[in-house]
Amino acid sequence: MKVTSWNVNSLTARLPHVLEWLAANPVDVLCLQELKLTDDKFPLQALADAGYPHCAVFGQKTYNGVAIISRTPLREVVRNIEGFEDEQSRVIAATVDHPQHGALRVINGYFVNGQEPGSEKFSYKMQWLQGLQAYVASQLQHHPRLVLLGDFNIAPEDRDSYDPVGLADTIHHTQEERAHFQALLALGLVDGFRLFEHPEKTFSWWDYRMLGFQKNRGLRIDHILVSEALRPAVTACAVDRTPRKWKQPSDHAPVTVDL
DNA sequence: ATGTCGACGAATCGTCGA
Repeated sequence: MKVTSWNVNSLTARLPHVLEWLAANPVDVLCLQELKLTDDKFPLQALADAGYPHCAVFGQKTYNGVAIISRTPLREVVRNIEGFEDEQSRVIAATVDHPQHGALRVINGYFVNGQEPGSEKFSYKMQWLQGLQAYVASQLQHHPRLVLLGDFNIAPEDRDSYDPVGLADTIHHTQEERAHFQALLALGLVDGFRLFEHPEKTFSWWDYRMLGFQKNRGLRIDHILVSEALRPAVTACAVDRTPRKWKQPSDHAPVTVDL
């Protein structure tokens, strides 16, 4: 069973890429972030035609917005973080029923960017992460087979950044953010990507500016964390750089786990 | 500081967020 996370930076702009990618990579579940559209604009028909008739959507105009797109039915959909009031559409959870693999709880998040340490947005990021942590802890109690995935906006370690020295203590790289990432792991999750060998400097995001992708000036900020119960079932987890090379790409590449 | 995008409003560019 394959589950993918992809920040598409506007589904309106990226729908052709999503459809092309799905045609070449017929994963079971695709989790999207940064839809930048309202629910009424979500392309349900195009995705159904592509073989994904089951969608849980939590949209927002201009900013944020997340969705879970599935070949098989979704149930128990929860929008945003239980117990954390938030005006922004950043989290959607659902249980995926799969005929061979059984039920899987999926929590898809577009984590707060945080802009700059010390800013108001950064303190919102910290509060949001605290709320998420409590929520995931609770979800794990009810759903031992769980994945937490999405655009975390955190580079967990120095090796997840193209310039860990020059960017030390800047956004995505701070100790506070990294401590929150570790706290999520401490709930009983493991970074799927690190279960396998990868080339050095494997990233999931590259700035549009300054030829970031061409120079591989990137960060690994898109993650798939899997619960301990699922860990033995994980056979692969990788970033697909291919669509980042297409014309008018998202600045993020999709990450897929096989379990 | 910032060379790129995408969305938005009220433009046909300036601003914001990433």
